[in-house]
Amino acid sequence: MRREDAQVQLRASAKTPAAEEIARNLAALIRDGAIAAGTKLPTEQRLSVQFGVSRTVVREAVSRLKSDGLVESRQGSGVSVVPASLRRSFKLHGAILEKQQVVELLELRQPLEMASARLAAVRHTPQELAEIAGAQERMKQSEDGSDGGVRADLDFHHAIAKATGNPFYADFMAFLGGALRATILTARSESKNPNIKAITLQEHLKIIQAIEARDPDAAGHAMLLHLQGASQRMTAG
Amino acid sequence: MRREDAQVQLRASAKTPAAEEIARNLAALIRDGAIAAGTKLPTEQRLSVQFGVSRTVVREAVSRLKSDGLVESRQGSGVSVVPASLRRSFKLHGAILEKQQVVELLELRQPLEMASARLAAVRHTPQELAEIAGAQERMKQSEDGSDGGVRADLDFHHAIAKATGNPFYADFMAFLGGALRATILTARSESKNPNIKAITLQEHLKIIQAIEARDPDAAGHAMLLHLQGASQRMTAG
DNA sequence: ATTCGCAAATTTGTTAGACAACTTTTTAAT
DNA sequence: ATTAAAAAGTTGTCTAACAAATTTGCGAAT
Repeated sequence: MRREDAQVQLRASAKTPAAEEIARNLAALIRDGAIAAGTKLPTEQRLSVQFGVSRTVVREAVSRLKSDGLVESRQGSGVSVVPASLRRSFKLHGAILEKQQVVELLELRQPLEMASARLAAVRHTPQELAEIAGAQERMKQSEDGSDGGVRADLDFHHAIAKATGNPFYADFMAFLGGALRATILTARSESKNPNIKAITLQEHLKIIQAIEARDPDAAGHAMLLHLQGASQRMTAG
Repeated sequence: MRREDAQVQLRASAKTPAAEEIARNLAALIRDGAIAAGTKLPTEQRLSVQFGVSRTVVREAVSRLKSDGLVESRQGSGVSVVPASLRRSFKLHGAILEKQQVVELLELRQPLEMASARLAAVRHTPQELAEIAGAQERMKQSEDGSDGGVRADLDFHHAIAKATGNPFYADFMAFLGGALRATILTARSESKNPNIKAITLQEHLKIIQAIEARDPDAAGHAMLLHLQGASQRMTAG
C-alpha cells in the first residue's frame, strides 16, 4: 500500500478532469487577450468539437469561467468576455507558487498587515484580543516545524484581521494565508535556524502588546518588523 | 405585452439560471458553516432531488464551487468542503454593494493604493509613467459624470499599480476598481458638487508629479489625500 | 427601395438515460 | 481473523432531445 501511495502522488497532477483543464485553457486565452474583451466565445457546439469533448463538459468549463467573472452568457445569444475592468474575483491561477511570486505576494501583504494591525489596535474587543492571544498560545505549544505551528501562526494574523471589524480584511488575510501556507511550512522545515519559532513568538508578543495598549503606530511598526524578519527568514532559507 | 413585462421584471431575480442560484445557495451554506469544512456534500443525486433539478445542473453548480476553491471532488468518493484556511480565491459574493460594504472596501483599498504609489514612484519606467499620464489626459477630456470619465479614473489607478512591477498589485487594483466602478459612477452623477472632476484631476496631478520625481513619501502622501477626498465625496455625496 | 413583421435558424438552458472510472462497503473464502 | 473478490455507490463523460431566448433572413406592404 505504501509503495502505491507514492505512485498515486506522482500521477495526481496528470489526471485532472477535462472540464477543469478546458476552463484553464480558456481562462489563459482570455487573460492573454487572445479572446478580446467584449467579443464572444465560440459556441458550445464548436468548443466541444475543438476540445474533443461533449457539450456537457464544455458547459461545466464555461460554468467555472462564469463563476470567476471572466465571461457572461445570455441565452440565445452566446457567451461574451467581460472587460478586465469589471471582474469581481481575485484568484491565484497556479496552485504552486514560484519563489518570485512568493516575494510579490509578500509585498502585497505587507501594507495590508500593517493597516490591519493599526486598525485592530484601535478597534479590537476583549474577545478578539483573547482570540489573538489564543493563537499565540497554540503556536507556543506546537512542535517546531509542524503544520500545526504554521496554522497557529496564520491564525494569529487572521485573528488580527478579524479584530479590525472589517470582514474584507479578514477574508483577504485568510486567502493570502492559505496561499502562503505551503511555502511557509517548507521554508521552516528546511531552515537551519532552530530559533525560528522563538523569534516569531517574540515578534508576535510585541504586536500583541501594542494592540492591547491600543497604540496603532506601535502595532504597525511591530508588524513591519515582524514581516521584514519573516520575509528574510523565508527567502534566505 | 406590457402587463407581462412587469411580471417578467418581478420574476427577474428568480429568473437567474438554476445552476447559478444553486451554487449561491450551497456557497452560503458552506460559508455559514452549515456544511462544515472537511465534511462531504450530499451526493449529486440527492442534491438534484433536493433542488428539483437535473443532475447536470447540480454538476454545473458544483463546478462553480470547485472553481471558487470551496469544495474538492474525488471521483468515486464525493465532494468535500475545503477548510477556510486554504481557499485560494477572493470574491465579492453580492453583486451590488451596500454602503457599508463600500466603506469597508475603501478602507481595504487605502493602504494598498498608498503602497502602490510608493512603489511606482521608485520603480516606474518612462512607458509606465506615460500610461499614467495618458489616463489622466483621457479623464481630462471626458464629459462630467460620464462612464468614460470613471473608467479613465480607474485606469489611472490601475496604471500606477502596473508601474509597481508587481502583477498582484495590478490584478488586485483592477479587481477593486471593477467592484467600485458602479458605485463611483452613481456617486458622481448624483453629487451636487460640479467640481468633482476638476478636484480629482488636481489631486491626480500631484500624485503624478511625486511619482515622476521618484519621491515615494510624497507619492504616498498625495495618494492618501486623494483617497480621503474621494471617500468623503462618495459617502457624503 | 425601405421598413416592418414574422418565420426560420442559432444558441444557451435543462432534462433524461446510459455507461465508464474510481472508491467504499459488503460478502465470501481461506 | 485476514484477505480477496464481488457488489454497491459516486463522480466523470457521452448522447440525444426539447425548451427558451436571441439573431438572422425573407417576404410583404408601403
